[in-house]
Amino acid sequence: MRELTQNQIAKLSRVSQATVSRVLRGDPRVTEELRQRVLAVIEQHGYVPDARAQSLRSQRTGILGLVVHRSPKQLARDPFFSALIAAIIDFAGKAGYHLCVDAARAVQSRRAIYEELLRTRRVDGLILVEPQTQDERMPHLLEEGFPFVLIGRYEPTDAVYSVDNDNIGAGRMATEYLLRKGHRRIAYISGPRGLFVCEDRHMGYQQALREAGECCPPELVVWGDFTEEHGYRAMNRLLGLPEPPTAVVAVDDLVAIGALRAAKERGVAVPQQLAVVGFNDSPFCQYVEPPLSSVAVDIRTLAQIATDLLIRQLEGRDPAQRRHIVPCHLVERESA
Amino acid sequence: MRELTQNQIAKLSRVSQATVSRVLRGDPRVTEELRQRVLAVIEQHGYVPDARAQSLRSQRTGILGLVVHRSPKQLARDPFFSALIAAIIDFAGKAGYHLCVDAARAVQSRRAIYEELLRTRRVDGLILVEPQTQDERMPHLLEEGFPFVLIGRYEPTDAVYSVDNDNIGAGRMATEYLLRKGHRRIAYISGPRGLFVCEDRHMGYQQALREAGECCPPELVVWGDFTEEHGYRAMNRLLGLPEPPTAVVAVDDLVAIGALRAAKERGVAVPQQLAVVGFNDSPFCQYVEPPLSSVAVDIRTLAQIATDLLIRQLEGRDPAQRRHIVPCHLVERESA
DNA sequence: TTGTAAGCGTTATCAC
DNA sequence: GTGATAACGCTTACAA
Repeated sequence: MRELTQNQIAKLSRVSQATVSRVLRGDPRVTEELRQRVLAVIEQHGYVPDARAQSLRSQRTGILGLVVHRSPKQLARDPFFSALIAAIIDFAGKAGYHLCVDAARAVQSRRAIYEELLRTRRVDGLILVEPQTQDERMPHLLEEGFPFVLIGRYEPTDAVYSVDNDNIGAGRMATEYLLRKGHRRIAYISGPRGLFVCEDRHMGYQQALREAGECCPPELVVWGDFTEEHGYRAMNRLLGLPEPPTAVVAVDDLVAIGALRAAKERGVAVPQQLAVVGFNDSPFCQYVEPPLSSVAVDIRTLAQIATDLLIRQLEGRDPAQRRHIVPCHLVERESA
Repeated sequence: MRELTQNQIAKLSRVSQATVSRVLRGDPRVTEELRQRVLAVIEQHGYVPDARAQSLRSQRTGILGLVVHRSPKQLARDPFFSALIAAIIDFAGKAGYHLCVDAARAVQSRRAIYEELLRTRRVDGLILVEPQTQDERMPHLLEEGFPFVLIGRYEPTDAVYSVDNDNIGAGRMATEYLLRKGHRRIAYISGPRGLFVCEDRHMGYQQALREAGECCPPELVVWGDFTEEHGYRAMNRLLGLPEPPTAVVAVDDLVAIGALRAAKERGVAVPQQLAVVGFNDSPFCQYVEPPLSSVAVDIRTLAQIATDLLIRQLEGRDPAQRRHIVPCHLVERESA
């Protein structure tokens, strides 16, 4: 393993180490002759500057951090996160940044990971996802003045840089669609309580029902997590009700898939006896049977804006607008 | 944003900065009294050491690198990579390492990214995936003595630390299964030529056919990429043949899904008129219609061994065995 | 046992 | 224009 430093290049080029640095940084003051001499040696030896030293000196690592709160197993099967990670890598890379991804399983390790990444200066800034209504990270990060951006929502809305789907509107959109199809008893299978995305979609769902003059019977709302298993269990419970729903809004496509499985198992025909709508328009939606209608969220744009907001902060080009909304749209397939 | 250094802690504790460092590193020589004094100040101010400075000093960043060769769009939809990334994050995290993920779209940027990550010392080591039969990275990395581990295969096999499925065996397994089901005209829809994983599965496919006394008509093998679209086109081409296959081995589940779509569109019944087997046992296999039979590869174990092999190299605990094989197994569902 | 000081490989500010 | 030189924050001989 070679150990090449500016110092060595300097000696080989018979210039000072400072000059090597200048050449590398494109300082216009070095004469063409020296520049060529240095560049030749650099080229010949394949010298590349040490990012660690640059980081220490410049106080910047060129790395963005992303922390997701899913168990490794859930993360492995969740198309939302793979799409998100892929898109962030892409946009960060185009802006010259790398991405460091960590997963925090347990709630108690969450805080630790933020400490680990930000306070240690391992990353220049953080992209946070899945904010909770009572999120202990936010006040902390805000108080310390750490650069971060939120994919999601936090209150007060303008306190943080954030980009989000209009989840209230999305919940409404799915519900109104089912109402238009003539459904009256519509269930909502949610993820965890206290997560903005779930609460917001729930709110949209309620709004749509109320405006249509329907009531929202509490037994038609089931809280859980983002797994297929939860969708399956929740659907089974709902179908076991004395008066089961004729339609269901699932907070996530995986959850919707679980609901489809429960319906299939019980011989409930979809969409004839039960209409199902999911969220995210995951790639598999078109392959399942029946193809799953879903509210598409624009993950790439979410990632793009998040990355841009963060990098602008880091580079002192503070964005004019703190809060950004990316529209959703419904993709109609055969499940509803 | 606070700017706390060991120096400040030292002053506040009325000790030398070296002592602060010793306390943090758990040096047994510091007296209990001083240790307590320093720890109190550290605690009170929430000091955390700067990873950049530590990296420079220790010559280690505590970051592993993973570079995948997929376009962002492909990466976003490929369950193999999300599972792989999730598992690596998990195992690396448990060993105290972070993971930096990059994507190299174009072939010409591949080399650049390795340079960028390794030569700049941004990461301590690299996990490589999808080795090519003529892989320009390998000789380069070997020559420079960079720490890396390969998920896949390279020749000579013992030249590099690597972990792999037995892909030749897996290709055989899928083909023999179809032969046992009575199929004689079996096609192979592959990914790119020159990728070990595709070539190896192809070899297994050929071996199985030959041993069964069948010939391998070249028109039944279609090379392409890892997309659903490729599977769709290839299947259409195969079904348009004067003598179409009655079964197909697809190099990847996504490709298999594309094949299913083509069959469905043409009114070819699966599995009655066409049997389909994929690879990876992706989560969606059980949800598609008909549920897709697939050769399951153990992604978590792949990730675990790869991470372990790499970290052992980094920490000087060189593993006894360079080459590791993880077995596959066939998951029978209804598509074949 | 504790402090002083020399780096780690850069960048940037000085003089010359 | 170029070369010393002082940081950046940390670890670790070496001194005391």
